[in-house]
Amino acid sequence: MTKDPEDNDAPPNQPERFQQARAAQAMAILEDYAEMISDLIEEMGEARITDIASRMGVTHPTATKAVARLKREGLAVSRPYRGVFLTDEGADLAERVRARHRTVVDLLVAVGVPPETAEMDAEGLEHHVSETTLKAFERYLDAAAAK
Amino acid sequence: MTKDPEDNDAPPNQPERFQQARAAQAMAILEDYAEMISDLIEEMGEARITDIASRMGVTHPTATKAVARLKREGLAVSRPYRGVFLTDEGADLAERVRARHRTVVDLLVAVGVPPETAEMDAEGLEHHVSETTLKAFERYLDAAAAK
DNA sequence: ACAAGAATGTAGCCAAGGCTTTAAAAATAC
DNA sequence: GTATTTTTAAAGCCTTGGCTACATTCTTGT
Ligand SMILES: [Mn+2]
Ligand SMILES: [Mn+2]
Ligand SMILES: [Mn+2]
Ligand SMILES: [Mn+2]
Repeated sequence: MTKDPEDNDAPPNQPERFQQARAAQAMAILEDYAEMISDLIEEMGEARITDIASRMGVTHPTATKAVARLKREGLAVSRPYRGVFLTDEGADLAERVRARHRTVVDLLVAVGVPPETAEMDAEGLEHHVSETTLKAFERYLDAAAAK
Repeated sequence: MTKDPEDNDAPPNQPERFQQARAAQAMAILEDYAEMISDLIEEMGEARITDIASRMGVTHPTATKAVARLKREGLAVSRPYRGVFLTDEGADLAERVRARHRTVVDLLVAVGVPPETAEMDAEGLEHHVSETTLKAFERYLDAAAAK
């Protein structure tokens, strides 16, 4: 069943696929923290390091580092011992991420995934859903709604 | 619109969701390399470091490190200057990963995502699809096939 | 007002996964 | 059979994202 070593069935864009997946992953933490900070400000009026850390399931120094990266990238601002706030750009990102998260969960449920599981999986999946795919999901959900 | 700081709308299992996403991500590279090594052996009779690297879109020292980790985890074996081979466990993983990858692509396409985009996104998405979700995808595809 | 507790900051460790550079070995061409 | 090219190996650097341990600063209760 082994083929001739000469031929090569690999899709020519395979490296790009992996590179794309790695790029998406590099954004994932930024996205989750931005969304979380936005959630906390909405729910509790401010986003404190302790709360961010506890909801993300990490220790507080890890949360501090992530916030430092958000600040470095111009997505958040904060001063020592005060809460964390999002810049306009950060708030914008958070909003897009939140909407995408919802769409992903909705699509999973629409396709038969149990809601609990949908929420679980969406947390990782969302970061790899491209604009094109997101649009397709929305069309599918619209069509299903207008059933 | 700001709520009372007392209350807390966060789902109680939110930390677990993020931890689960991180755990899935930690497996992602192992999974992709196992699948790739399996592909190369099928297509070309052997999996050489150079070919692994070029298909993964990384430099060869990076591929060497990844293979070292696969070996450390008992998924692959290799000797200097010979190709890389999968253990039974590694081959098993590769087969599951390959099947899951196909299912994810198929579901995306079934839901209206263009095939090219489906292939792109699946490379990242697949690693976050749980068993439960995968089963749901299969049921959906079966139902659609028997439309 | 101040002591105790909670929150935050800081330093430093680790593993993973990228990279470049240099060296050795193998394969190929002549 | 030797020289050149290709492949592999090895060393070492960097960033990210986890962690623990310790120090500092707020906040709160009395
Ligand atoms: Mn997420
Ligand atoms: Mn999310
Ligand atoms: Mn993949
Ligand atoms: Mn794959």
